[in-house]
Amino acid sequence: MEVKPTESELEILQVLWKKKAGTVREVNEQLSKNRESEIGYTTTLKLMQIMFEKGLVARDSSARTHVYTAKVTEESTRSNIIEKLISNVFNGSASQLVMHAIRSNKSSKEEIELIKKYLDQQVKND
Amino acid sequence: MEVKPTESELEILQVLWKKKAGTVREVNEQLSKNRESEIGYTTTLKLMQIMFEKGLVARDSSARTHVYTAKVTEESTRSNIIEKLISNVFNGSASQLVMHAIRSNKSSKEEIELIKKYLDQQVKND
DNA sequence: TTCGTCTTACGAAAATATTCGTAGTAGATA
DNA sequence: TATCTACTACGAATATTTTCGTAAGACGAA
Repeated sequence: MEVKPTESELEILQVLWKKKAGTVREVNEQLSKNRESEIGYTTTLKLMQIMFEKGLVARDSSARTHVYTAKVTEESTRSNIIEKLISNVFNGSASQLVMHAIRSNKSSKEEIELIKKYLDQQVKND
Repeated sequence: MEVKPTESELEILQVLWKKKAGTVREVNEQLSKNRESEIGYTTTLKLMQIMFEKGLVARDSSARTHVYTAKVTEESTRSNIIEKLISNVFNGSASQLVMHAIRSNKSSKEEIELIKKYLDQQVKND
């Protein structure tokens, strides 16, 4: 089973997924922007080192400044989170999650149309 | 802002939502069933006391054995979790979450039809 | 009444997650 | 070369969450 990232680790993964690759410095700056208060450089460093040990990220340490990349995909991580959410909070029913998501997020007409198109495809491919 | 329950607290809330009301003993037995290993009685007790302090549950302490009820609704808790998920993990796009949920959960044709009906209603009510 | 059982309250240990200080060093620069 | 800056590694403090042991009291049964 894949390792489950903590909240902070997930934050870092977001950055890496978007940037494809990044140094500790770069990730740290992005995290600091996201939050209201700055985060220490060594804090980010430590987190990324832990993530490396866990296998959540890979790194190129050939240069002095290491370059990190996500080793788990955004896709699979999203899946894991959703699976857990459905089974823990929505009694195993995906449709409950979906309907709730649409309701609580006040999706636009365009978004709803997008989803309907997607659903049609799903039925056809059955 | 409403308090965010921890994982364990969420587990307890699930039980209370389903049972409407419950004693520590009852909740503890249910939790033990859900997990592979037993959980100590006082562990559950402590958690529920903390939840009481946080305002996540209410309790009737008129009898010796207190009876707990959830003070936050399943509905609002689900909303909070989804909101956070969408903004943190799905770049703020509900449709991405929805499509991902359908995909990763391999919903049945019936479930998909259910969702489509729901979407139609949403559009009409715009 | 006396004892055994169940309950709550409380404190604290254990586990996990987050934060940062310090030391050591490579590389750039004066 | 001497110094300054940026980087990694590491240990440890702090915060949070989960776990449980112990004490004290209520209640019922013998």
